Amino acid sequence: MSTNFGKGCHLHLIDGSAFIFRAFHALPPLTRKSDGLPIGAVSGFCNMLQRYIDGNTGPDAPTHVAVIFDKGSHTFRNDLYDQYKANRDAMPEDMRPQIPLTREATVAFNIACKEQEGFEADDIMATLAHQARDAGGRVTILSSDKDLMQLVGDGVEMLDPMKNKLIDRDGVFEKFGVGPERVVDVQALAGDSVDNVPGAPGIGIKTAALLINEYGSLEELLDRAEEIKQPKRRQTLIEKREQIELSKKLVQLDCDMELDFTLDDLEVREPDPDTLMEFLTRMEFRTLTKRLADKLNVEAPAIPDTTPEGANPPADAPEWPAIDPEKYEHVSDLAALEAWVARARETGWVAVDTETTGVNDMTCDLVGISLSVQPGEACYIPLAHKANAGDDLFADNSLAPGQMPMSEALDTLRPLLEDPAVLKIGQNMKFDAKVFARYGVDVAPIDDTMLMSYAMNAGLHGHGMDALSERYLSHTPIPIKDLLGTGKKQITFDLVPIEDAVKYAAEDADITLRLWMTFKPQLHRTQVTRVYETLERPLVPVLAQMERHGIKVDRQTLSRMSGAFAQKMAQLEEEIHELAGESFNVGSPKQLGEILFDKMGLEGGKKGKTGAYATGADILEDLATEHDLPARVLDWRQLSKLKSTYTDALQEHINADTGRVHTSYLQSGANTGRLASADPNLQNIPVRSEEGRRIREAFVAEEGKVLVSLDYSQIELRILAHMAGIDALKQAFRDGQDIHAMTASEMFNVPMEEMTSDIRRQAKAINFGVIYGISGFGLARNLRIPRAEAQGFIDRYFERFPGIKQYMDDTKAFAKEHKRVETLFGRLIHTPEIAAKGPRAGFAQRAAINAPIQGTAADIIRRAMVQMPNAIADLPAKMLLQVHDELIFEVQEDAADDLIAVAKEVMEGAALPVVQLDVPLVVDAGKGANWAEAH
DNA sequence: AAATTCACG
DNA sequence: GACGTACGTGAATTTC
Repeated sequence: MSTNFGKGCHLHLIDGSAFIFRAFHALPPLTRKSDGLPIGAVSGFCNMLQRYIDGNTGPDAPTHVAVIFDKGSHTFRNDLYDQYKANRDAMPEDMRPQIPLTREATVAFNIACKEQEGFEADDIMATLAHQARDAGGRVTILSSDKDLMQLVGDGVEMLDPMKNKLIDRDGVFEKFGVGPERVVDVQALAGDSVDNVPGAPGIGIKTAALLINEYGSLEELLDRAEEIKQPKRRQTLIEKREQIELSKKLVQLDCDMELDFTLDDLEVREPDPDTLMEFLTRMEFRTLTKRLADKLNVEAPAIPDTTPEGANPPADAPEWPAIDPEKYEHVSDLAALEAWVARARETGWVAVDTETTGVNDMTCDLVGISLSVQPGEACYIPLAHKANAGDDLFADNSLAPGQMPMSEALDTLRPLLEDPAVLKIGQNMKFDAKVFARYGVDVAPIDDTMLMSYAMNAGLHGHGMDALSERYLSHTPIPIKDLLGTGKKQITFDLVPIEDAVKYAAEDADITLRLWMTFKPQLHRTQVTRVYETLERPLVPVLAQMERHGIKVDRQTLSRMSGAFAQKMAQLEEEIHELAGESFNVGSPKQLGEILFDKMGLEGGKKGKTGAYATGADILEDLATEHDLPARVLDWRQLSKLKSTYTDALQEHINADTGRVHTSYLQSGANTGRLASADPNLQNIPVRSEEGRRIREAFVAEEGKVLVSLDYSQIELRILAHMAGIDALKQAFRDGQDIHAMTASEMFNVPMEEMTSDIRRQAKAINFGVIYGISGFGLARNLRIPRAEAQGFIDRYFERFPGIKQYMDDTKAFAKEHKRVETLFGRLIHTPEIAAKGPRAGFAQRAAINAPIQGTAADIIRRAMVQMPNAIADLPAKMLLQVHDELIFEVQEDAADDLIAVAKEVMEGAALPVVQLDVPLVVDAGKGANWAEAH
């Protein structure tokens, strides 16, 4: 066989994506026995490759062969037209992890496997087909994709591997009504709904072929469009000329790509038995392993029947080198950095970590970046470490030596960090992504080890890196305190000596990569891939955007309120001291308790281990009926709270650069799937009291804009009605009834017309109690009624709605059996305490009852948030805040109603299509110049 | 650092 | 029969 491709050579090009899709859909959802990894498509793919090899042995056998894959999702066609392939359904979750494995399979069979960034597989095939034809060889494309038919002719033909049908010039003519050279013209006119190529509206393949045959070419047709007799057709071709020409560019394959390999690299090779056997046994394909072992005359390796849970590391995880901070690389010049970028591109992923001067990602400065592409191999790129560290007396602002310019480093890293084909792995990646965004780098796509841990292990343990490293890698990372110190002498990271920083920072990247390699295969095993992929991973950029937008807060309003509160507090304090007969710290529960119970001798007892009197609001409220002092203290406390936590503290959080307040959402903060908000917490801005609600007046829209608030009405009760299957409640929600009044009517046999607000209030408390895992004691305390009476309410409630009791018992039983509960969307919430004895068991049971309800509501609003940026992309609106069942937007005033319509639709339909609730979700909306008006 | 209190859903 | 209890959060303050 000649070593140079030429006459007599026969090239086979296999459309890899088509093979994978066919394999995926043709086979039942097989999973790998040892760990549940979905493997059906890989299995089908291997069988197809094997059948292909077996069927190509005769005199017409190919001399060269390659399987061509797509790489990344962004190609030059997306630059031409951003809607290209935009209507494609997302890839099925079970399929995604199998894609890289099919590439591995191709390599294992020793068949050339090619892909190229920015191009579709079709372009590579087009280029190779042209090269091969020009060299005098023959080409067979194994695909039935009509987009490839433009390549047919002059020794290039297609073979539909499904029907085993040859597609030559006649075949193309049959399909398109024109020869291969005019296929793109027809496609440009007819468009393609699958790839979202617009084409000419109203013109299909038939008409297109007719026109092209009449005028000879698309260009001729467009130039002479005036001559067309049919008025509608003529008008379309004239008006949509640009769209048609764009469509042609989209369907035209690039036959002239620069490839980093030659045809000679595609020569047919025999598979290496060891490599192939290793792959097949790792996939645990028993039949195929045996069949190929026989064929290759080797011993079939044994495949263990099952792997004991957690006993062995996965077969594909080689022994990792120990974590050794001495071995990490200090990158200080462009060449070294470029080498790391190249390595990351080669692997297709890279763990990234940033070091900064602080923990606030909106205000800190970037100090350095660490990368890791393989366990044990990591580097740190210091960028802004100061010279003279530790000698603050003479410290100046000059940079320490051994650092490349930050702009050069960022310019070098940007293409990598923004490359859709390279996965960036981080621990709490939202932080790093926000820092990078402030330096003009949009990191994507990302994976986050913190969120992987959260998806798998919520409720079992925390998800910080130190905890994860201890637990899953048995390694204690270098404590940050060792570098920064603590307390008053604490320094910032830019003052850490670079040699110390290298060890610490690179170790973080190394650990993150190892955690990712540990967690990635476990996502499938624990059945949370969908949760991670739909509720966690895509939320990261959404939250990052919201946080970066922030909300405008008016300092003057807050400042004025602070002054008023201070005055009122001073007045109350004076009165309290007078009533007490002595001066004391009103803010001290200990001193207050002594005044109330020792000095004044009021009823009330000691509490807890500390022996201090309890002086909570509920106790003071009871005392307030008899005495003025506790009443005044209650007033004082309310003002104190509002002043210190809100009107004062919020001002501190107004960002100097943006003039806005930027909260930080904790995505893995709450075990149920809820978000938490911190620094500052914007999820607990007062609303229940009139005085408190006025603080919301300080949250304002920019000039010409308004704030819009949309909130789910009774979402948790609706979810309960669905999950517990309570027909009466479901019907009431469908009818849009007042659910608390309806509950009251059912329970107390009061007709709706005779409902009183007091009865309704009691029913409302019961409804909420149910969601929290009701107890007689708790309800009694909430309603301030005798415990026996509260228990009577609950008994009657369960009698009337036996399904609720059933749901609670079922949920408790499920939690006991599995040590966890689940939301409707498959989120896991672990409840290890459920097995505890004593009072803790009660806690755990109530938490287990509440978690699926609260968690499902959290899942639904997360789904809405993930969809929202796309849905409102065309509106002058930004999503700013989430408060558990409420989303707050800032929008150009004249577009507020459009936004409300769009956002409402997204929110009300957010459970679909995964979950079809038996009750409607209803969203209420409001708008105004500030949050108080919008709510 | 823990305990207490209180703001929200 | 007695435990002690509404579910989920974050922040400010006092106390140890």
